[in-house]
Amino acid sequence: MDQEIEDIQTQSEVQDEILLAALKLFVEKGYFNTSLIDIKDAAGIKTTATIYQHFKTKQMLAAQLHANILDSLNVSIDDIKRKNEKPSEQLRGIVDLLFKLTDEAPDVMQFLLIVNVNEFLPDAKPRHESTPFIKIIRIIEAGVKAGELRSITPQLGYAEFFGIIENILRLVLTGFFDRKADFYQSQAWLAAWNTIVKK
Amino acid sequence: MDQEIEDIQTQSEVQDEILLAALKLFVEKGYFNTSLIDIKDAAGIKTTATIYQHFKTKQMLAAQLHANILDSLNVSIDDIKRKNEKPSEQLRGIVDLLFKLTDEAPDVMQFLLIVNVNEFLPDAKPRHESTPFIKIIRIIEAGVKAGELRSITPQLGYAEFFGIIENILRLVLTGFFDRKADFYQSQAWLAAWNTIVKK
DNA sequence: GTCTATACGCCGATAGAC
DNA sequence: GTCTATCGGCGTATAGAC
Repeated sequence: MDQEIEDIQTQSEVQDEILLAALKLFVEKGYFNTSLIDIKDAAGIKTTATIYQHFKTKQMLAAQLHANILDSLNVSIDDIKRKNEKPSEQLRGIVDLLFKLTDEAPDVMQFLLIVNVNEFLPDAKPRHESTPFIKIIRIIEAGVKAGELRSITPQLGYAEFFGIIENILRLVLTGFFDRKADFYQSQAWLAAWNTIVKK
Repeated sequence: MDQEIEDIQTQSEVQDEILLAALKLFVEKGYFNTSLIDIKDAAGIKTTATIYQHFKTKQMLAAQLHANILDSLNVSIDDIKRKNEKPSEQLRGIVDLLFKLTDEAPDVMQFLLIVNVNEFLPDAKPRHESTPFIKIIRIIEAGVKAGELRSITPQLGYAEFFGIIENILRLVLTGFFDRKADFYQSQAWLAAWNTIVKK
């Protein structure tokens, strides 16, 4: 926790501006269509050299951004797990979070659901080996053991449940659905929940 | 139809080799990590200049590849529609096709499900405005009208049904699932079908 | 029509003045 | 520590020889 506070403190305002600008541009135009000049302009700093005072390379910048987003998601999931005992409630909490993020921080969700991270961060773990992902699989596993969910492999349970959730959010983010994510949440939950609930 | 035959005839062997090599590399490393040198090597031709005899630019090459894949999918869907009358049977046929493609032409499916086409083809229609996509929505719409499917908007039906199907295929393609797509097909169909069937 | 050689621009990265 | 100026390299694209 001390470490966490320190990380936050050592991240200067400028650094945050750069990361925020990069996030916006990466989801908008893609990593390779975004030059350091673009990031410099969007971040409101004067030269690209400033970026190099905070990040060793463009790739390291992206890696930092990626890590921040996964960490933040990870913290939120831990929080949800702490506040809810039953796996069904934990899943509900995660779905709530994802829908809220889609409306309130669409760039973050687009980075998570649409951007192909391994294309510019070849050393990044594949999505399904990331900590948040593994935690979700564990929750489903616990739900099966506790008898709340029907007897399937947690992997398949994930595929079915989050297949629906993530696809709906993706369609909101890409503008196929014209309402806010919030509008679809209850229907999405119902459909997703029905694929895994023990009846 | 005459036009179609002519298109096929005017596509030389070399051109096909180039397109095939490009497809492989684009899904493997991404469009921007693939140079014309890479394509030249993979296609077994001698110089990059040869590529320019067949395509005006690298981007046009990618556009042609994209169009070919969508066209081919489109033809297959028309075929399925012709051979099956009921919307449920048509959906079944499309699911069969997608699972078969995942095992037999994973590059094509990866291009369809994972590659972010608009990043290098900014003028390409968004996924949900493409012909195959629209046809699928229409099938679901027809299923609702015919009373086979429960009363939902075709858009939401698509999101739920193909959310499951596509997510499972994506997880097969990325190696999260260790078996061939075929292994998961019946469970996938069942789960997806249950989200939209009228009970 | 085929290939060599090269032009040209863009971008990531850095050296070095202040 | 802040910015200017620039380097080096890569990759697309083309000119022109054969």
